[in-house]
Amino acid sequence: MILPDGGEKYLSTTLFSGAQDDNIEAKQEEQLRFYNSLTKRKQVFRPISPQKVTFYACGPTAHEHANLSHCRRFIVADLINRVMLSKGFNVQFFMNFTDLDDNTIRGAEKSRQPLAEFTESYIREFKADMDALGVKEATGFPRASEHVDAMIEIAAELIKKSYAYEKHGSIYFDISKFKRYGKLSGVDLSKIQIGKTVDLDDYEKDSPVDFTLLKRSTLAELKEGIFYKTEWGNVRPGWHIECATMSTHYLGETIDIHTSGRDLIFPHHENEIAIAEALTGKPLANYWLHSEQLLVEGKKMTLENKNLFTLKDLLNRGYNGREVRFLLLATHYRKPLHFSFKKLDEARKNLKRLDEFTQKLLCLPPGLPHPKVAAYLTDMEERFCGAMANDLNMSRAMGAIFDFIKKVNPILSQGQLDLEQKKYILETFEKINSILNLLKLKECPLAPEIDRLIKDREEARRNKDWARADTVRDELAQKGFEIVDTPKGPVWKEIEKTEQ
RNA sequence: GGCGGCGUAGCCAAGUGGCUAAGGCAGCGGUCUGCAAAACCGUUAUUCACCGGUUCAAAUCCGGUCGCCGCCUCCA
Repeated sequence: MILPDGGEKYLSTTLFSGAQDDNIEAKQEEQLRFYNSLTKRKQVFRPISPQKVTFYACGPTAHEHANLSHCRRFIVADLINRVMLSKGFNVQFFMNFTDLDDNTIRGAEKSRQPLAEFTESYIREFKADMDALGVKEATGFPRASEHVDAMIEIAAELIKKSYAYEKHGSIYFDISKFKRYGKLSGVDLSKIQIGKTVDLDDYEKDSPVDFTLLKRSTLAELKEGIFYKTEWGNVRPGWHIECATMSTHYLGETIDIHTSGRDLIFPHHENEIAIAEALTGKPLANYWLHSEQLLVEGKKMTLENKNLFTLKDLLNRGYNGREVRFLLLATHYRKPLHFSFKKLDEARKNLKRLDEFTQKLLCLPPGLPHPKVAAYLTDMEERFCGAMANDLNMSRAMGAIFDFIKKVNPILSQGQLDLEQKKYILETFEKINSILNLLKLKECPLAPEIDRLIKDREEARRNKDWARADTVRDELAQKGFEIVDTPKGPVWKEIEKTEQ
């Protein structure tokens, strides 16, 4: 396909322009900007190395099915990943599985399964859920249980540097030694209400604000073989050291982007920072991106509030992953998202409008060119890319698409697009969809009987049954469809009705 | 008590100093249709929780008030 202007116009938008060339620095407002929770402002994104981005997301704990709060986090991580990829970065994206902690151990105990078997089934289910949501696979999915040696080494190192201490067979991080504590969350340890959400009697820490690195294995855990031999006795790791260990193990001492939900800022991320930075003296991550909470009727979605929905619940109710993806993506990631079924129904209607458009476009027989359509397309692409680059402003980006659809719908109904224009639009939509993964852009869906006839003919051709193939072709012609064979397979077009 | 967020049309949701306050859903009107449905088009906020201030200019900045929500050391 030859583009009349070489196609630059359609390929030059910054979002799709590939890794930046330092000589051709894009204008400030066109650069990728993220709101960094660490600095509490929007910043131009500059990775440590120009071509590569290291990206870590706190993964799920393998003891329950993914609920919508989890789904939002992972869809936002997917969005970040896809935007980076569309920018041409080589993205090293790791997401952990927490398969060794209080919850998984308790869960396995309850279901009377060996821990590994128990977590394996949830990990499998989680991957199926992510698949349903159209989430791209990460570069790697490290499991906590497979990195315990490294965690023990880190704990030992922290003790050596006197950031940690042993007490009754458990290892605790001494927060008083880490002066920068609280820089991410803004908590002032002298003013918080200690013991508000945790039963301090379970611990033997020197100070209630200290947190566990390695926990002495209980009798039950010992019986189950859930323990690791160390110089301090039999232990198993705590949650915070797991993430800190895995992220730095795969991505280096300082990673470009660390993402997760806002509710994990304190204490989890704060503690991860304390561990990693006490160890290396370097920042754990340069950019921290946090997605806001998902609420149901104004309340956090929890079991206790009896308002918890898993993805599977919604799928069982007849919604599909694509509809849930739309819903979770359509609200800006830093705004609280109020979930409701009404909203899910609206997501379905929105998608229907998009599908209606792309289907019409795909099935449109080429006609005369329309003078304005290229301008509409460029405008949409610029608005979409600009919105994405500006801290992933999805609402704005969606607005650009719907605007375009509104403008082009009348043109489509008049058949005023030529082959080139149709192709440009589809190419742009393909690029946009590499980020959204919401559009249906496969070939024109045909009536099932026509589709079946085309397949019949292909079958006959494969068997060199030319007589049968020709009969089917005639049959298709009678129904108004002409078949043109190409190296890539048959292409159909509607036979124009002769003038009366 | 400490830290943080939110409040824009009937609903959802962009916009964060100056062009007509995006877009979607619902509603209403229309095109199409034998009638309908679907689809498509048009229309829907003199005003941005409230009060006061700064400014030539505020939904946007500042101060205060009200309402809602989240986190406060292993629920993730």
